[in-house]
Amino acid sequence: MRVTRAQAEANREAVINVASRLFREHGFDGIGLKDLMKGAGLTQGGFYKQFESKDHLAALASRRAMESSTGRWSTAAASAPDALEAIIRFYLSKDHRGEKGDGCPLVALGSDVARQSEEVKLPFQEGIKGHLQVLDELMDVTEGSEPSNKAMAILSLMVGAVTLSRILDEGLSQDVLNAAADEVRRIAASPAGQ
Amino acid sequence: MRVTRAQAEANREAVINVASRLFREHGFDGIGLKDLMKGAGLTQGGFYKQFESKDHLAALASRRAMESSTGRWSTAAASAPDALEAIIRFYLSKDHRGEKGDGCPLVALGSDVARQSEEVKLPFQEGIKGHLQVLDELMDVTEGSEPSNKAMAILSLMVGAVTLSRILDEGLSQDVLNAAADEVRRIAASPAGQ
DNA sequence: ATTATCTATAGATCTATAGATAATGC
DNA sequence: ATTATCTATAGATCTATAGATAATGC
Repeated sequence: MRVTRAQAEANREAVINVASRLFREHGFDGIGLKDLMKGAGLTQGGFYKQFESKDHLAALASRRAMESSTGRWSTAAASAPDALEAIIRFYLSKDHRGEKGDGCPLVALGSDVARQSEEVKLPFQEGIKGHLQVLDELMDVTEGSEPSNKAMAILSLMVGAVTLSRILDEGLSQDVLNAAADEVRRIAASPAGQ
Repeated sequence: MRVTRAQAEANREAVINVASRLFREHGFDGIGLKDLMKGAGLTQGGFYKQFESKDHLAALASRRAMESSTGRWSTAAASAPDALEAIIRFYLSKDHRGEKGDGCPLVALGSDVARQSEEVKLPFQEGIKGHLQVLDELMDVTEGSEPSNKAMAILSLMVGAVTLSRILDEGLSQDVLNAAADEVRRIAASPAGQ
């Protein structure tokens, strides 16, 4: 039954990865320890030898999800001549609307986070700052006080639009994503400063 | 034990009102039937004589919350010379950030809704359309195809901003609300059409 | 007689813990 | 000898149902 130290560490990582997906799909209250462990091929009993509580796993999984999301923004920004356009293209897409488990944690869990412990809130707070920083870098903001107002408005708009698009059905859902994309471009292109 | 028909109807309404508040405060999965009934001064056992399931109550409570929210937008719009400014003032405020149980259901439950039944999704879909209509009326949109892109962008931006502001702490939280308010004004003031 | 609400409970599930088991690590 | 994971279980809670109770409504 016992496995190597390396395998045990790999199992722990697997649970965090599974949790980062399943929490996004079902919400923090919508999935139990049994299914979280089963997702990594383990049983429930081993949980508390690896994690101090469900809340603590939620914090670890949230950090991983937010860091992965920030990374996706950086990668997209670096991969194309027009960085903002690259982010718009994947974030405000029908695909992203559909991929709850692998999509932006702010959309999947945004309203849940306000009800969570400080330990879970923290990785979201840091992740938001990370997303804002990516936006400010690609917009060459030299306002002095970052994050810039533009970055905060763009992130709010994008998160809100995908959230609404997941509630709405087909037609209007796509309209909201398109309207948001146009408006993000307009905000980025508007004269800098206030 | 039995009460008058009028009282029974009043009790039913009270449960829906309590649920519309408690679901927003704790999420659909974060509050049980016992506490929902207790909030109206009743016990758990009577629940299924009044409602067919927890999901059905969630749908009724969501409808009530969304209609109340749309009503608040209409009232604010009608109460001041500058309708949009009146909506911005209460929606993107510190007060609204704090009042989860009585605030906008799209912020309190937005990311939960995507995981709910069609029955619960429906009142949110209709409520979103109601909010968009209030925005279009105050902007005098004559685009032909409503909801307008402007209205969809403004609603996304406002919902996203309050959602982020509830995750962030004091300083940045207020910055996001202010940045969103400025950008909403700019969107509304920008040349009509595409 | 009907019925709104109550107490009580079934059966499932949830988080967390205890102790057994079987393999690793020294 | 240590320990990663397992089976088993405690105790709480959840949704839903059954049947009793006491008041209304005819």
